[in-house]
Amino acid sequence: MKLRENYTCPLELVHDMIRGKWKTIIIFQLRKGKCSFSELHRGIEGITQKMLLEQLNELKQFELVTKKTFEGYPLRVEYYLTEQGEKMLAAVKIMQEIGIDHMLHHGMKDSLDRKGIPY
Amino acid sequence: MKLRENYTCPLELVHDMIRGKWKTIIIFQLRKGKCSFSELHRGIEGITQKMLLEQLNELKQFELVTKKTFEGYPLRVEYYLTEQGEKMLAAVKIMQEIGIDHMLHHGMKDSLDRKGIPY
DNA sequence: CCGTATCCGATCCGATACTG
DNA sequence: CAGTATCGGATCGGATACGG
Repeated sequence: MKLRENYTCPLELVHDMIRGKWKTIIIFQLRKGKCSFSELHRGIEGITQKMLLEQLNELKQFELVTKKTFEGYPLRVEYYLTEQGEKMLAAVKIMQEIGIDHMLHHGMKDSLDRKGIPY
Repeated sequence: MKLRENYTCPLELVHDMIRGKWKTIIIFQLRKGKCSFSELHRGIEGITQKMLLEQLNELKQFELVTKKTFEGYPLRVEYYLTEQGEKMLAAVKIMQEIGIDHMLHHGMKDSLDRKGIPY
């Protein structure tokens, strides 16, 4: 993702902030606070290391996520939401509800149960 | 966009619902109620007919938007948000705010002024 | 544990021209 | 006014392998 310095439409900017398959999922995963890289990797089913890192870096560019790096071995980092990230989380939570509603009304209840997602 | 019938993650489903550059903008444009195709086309700067129609059809597939067609000439249609669409609008409004905040803090205030977007 | 690099098919989306 | 069809460059995202 190329970072632009000019946008004429707020929603076009936000589209760039959260574009791609994984960004909202990552934001949602960070809802309970800081996570290490591998916690995120384990927590998000199906994501590859490459995609996770790439998307985290883009989220950092747009200041939705920050990273704290700790010295020493083994290497350790913490990713967490910024203030704007928390605001985005509010939108993401609504999306999560919409997704659950849609699944409930279209015969995907089992998928929710299998993953233990409450509704 | 290929409509899938199985999702394991609600946010992946919602990502498909609103993916692409234009969908959130279209939803926001419908916030005040029904619009004809050409009203939308005029209201959304830079969108082509092809993209507008394509994105509207995808929004219909996911039941965020419905269409009412009127008989006679000239042809007339009305697009408007469904109940789920209104819920998505709540998320989109938060995104709009986030976008405005970001623009204000990154030297894009003029763009907002030029388009008459309040903040 | 954390991050990087490359390859490649699939998809996005703008331009353009055309139909009812 | 509303909708359709096609083409082609840009981007997305998965697989895979490598480096600090």
